[in-house]
Amino acid sequence: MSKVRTRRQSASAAAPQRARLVARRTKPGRPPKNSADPALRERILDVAEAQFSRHGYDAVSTRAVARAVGATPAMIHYYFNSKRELFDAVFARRADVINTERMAALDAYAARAGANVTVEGAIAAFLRPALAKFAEGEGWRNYLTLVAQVGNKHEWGGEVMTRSFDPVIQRLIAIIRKALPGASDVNLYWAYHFLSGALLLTLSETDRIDRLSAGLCRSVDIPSIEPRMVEFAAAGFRRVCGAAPG
Amino acid sequence: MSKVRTRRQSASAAAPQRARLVARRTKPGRPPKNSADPALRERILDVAEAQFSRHGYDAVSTRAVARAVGATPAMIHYYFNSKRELFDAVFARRADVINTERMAALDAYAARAGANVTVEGAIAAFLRPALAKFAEGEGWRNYLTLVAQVGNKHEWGGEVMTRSFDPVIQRLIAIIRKALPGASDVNLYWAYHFLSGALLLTLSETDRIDRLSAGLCRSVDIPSIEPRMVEFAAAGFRRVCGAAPG
DNA sequence: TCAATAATTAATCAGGCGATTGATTAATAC
DNA sequence: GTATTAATCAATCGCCTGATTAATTATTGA
Repeated sequence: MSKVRTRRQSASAAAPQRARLVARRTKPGRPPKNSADPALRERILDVAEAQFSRHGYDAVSTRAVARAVGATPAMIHYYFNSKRELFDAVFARRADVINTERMAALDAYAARAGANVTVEGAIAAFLRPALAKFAEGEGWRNYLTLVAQVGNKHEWGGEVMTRSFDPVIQRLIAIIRKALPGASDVNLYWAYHFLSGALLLTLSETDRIDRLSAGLCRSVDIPSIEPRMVEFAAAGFRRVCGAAPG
Repeated sequence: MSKVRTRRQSASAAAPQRARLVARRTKPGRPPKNSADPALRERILDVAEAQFSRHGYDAVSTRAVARAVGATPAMIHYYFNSKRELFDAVFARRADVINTERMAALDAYAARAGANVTVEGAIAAFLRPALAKFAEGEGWRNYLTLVAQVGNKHEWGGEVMTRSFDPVIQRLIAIIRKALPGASDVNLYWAYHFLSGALLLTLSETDRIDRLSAGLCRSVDIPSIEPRMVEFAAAGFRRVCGAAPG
């Protein structure tokens, strides 16, 4: 990691302007090895992930991330080069993990079920890794909330999602296609689209359903959600794709 | 509309700084009546709606809105008081229209169907106004995209949605409850949540499905979407709410 | 030992932001 | 005809933003 760049130096330099309000931790220079704080890079990713997921990309400033992590803005420029690259790093960090897991779950299901694949089984295999991670802890919950937010965003949201998740989705559809012979691709894609919307809204953690149901349903209650989402989507797939109901 | 506020005046005033790059339209002062541009207020709402829906609240500056509309930032302060109030005005402008229409459609359906209400009928009545408006033209499309974006947003997104749309949703659920006697509220609310996610993603106009399906499905193709979404959701409701399939 | 390199801070740059004021001009009300 | 009110612009305030540099310090490797 080295930076070379040449440019002018202002040379004005008047007014040293000290008077620091909140105690900065160290003096300039590389910190001694036992001054704690290993893996600052990772901590930056953690708080960026949390802030992006809570407030959205545009509402988060790199300075706010730096402040929350107890570092200077320059450290973010040092490890990542720009705000956008910081975001991409956040997004990429967990993408491989979950993609690998999902693909493995789908493959395992397809192998296990053989010719007896069902829509329910395929959808469950597709959803379980994501929902399990969501339930697992704060880091993954923040990440998936972020994914959900990006999924509904214009600009570069679409590309990012496509690049990251399309292969797994195509695998899911291929398996469902075997369970619903005769289903047209158009119908399969639309049905997946609806499932995707249901999943994204569920992961997005607005307290929408909590309010709507006056507390009867809780948006973080994965054990309640998973079987219902599987059944809802499977029934929808069957109907839209023209299979006999039941 | 009057403004009273007292504060200091800087009195520095040096450097008049002219040299305007893009020709400003008029001199200061109220424009003469036939100088075109009636209803500037409405035009501000239009471009704010378009920009908010395309880039999201945080990525849009009031200055950018002013620029696009050919006015000064002060005009936005004049008609609306702050960025947030501008947003609220955008959101509120069409909310009543669509809410009234949706509620009327649900009432009409309930009256028409009497004791023979079906899940399909209720969902169709709920969806049709929104999807029809979406297909109708750019203004409504922008608005509904904005709604979808807000629906997946944290911060104040949840409240805004709740305040605007809960009554209609409760009416929908009440009708479906009649079509599915014995369904528990928990199941009804979760099923609605999934339907809501499918709708929001569809309205959000990311070109997600277009890419995924390699152009086979088009996200703006309402005539294709409507019957499929109705069937998908109705089948899901039946299944989750424990009715016999079919 | 000493040069290279890694990790940090302070300071700054140029520009954008939301908001507000005061002056200015036309329309309207009395 | 004059006072009030409506609608506009130019100018600015104070603050925040992303990005970058130079200096500084510790570690590492030859």
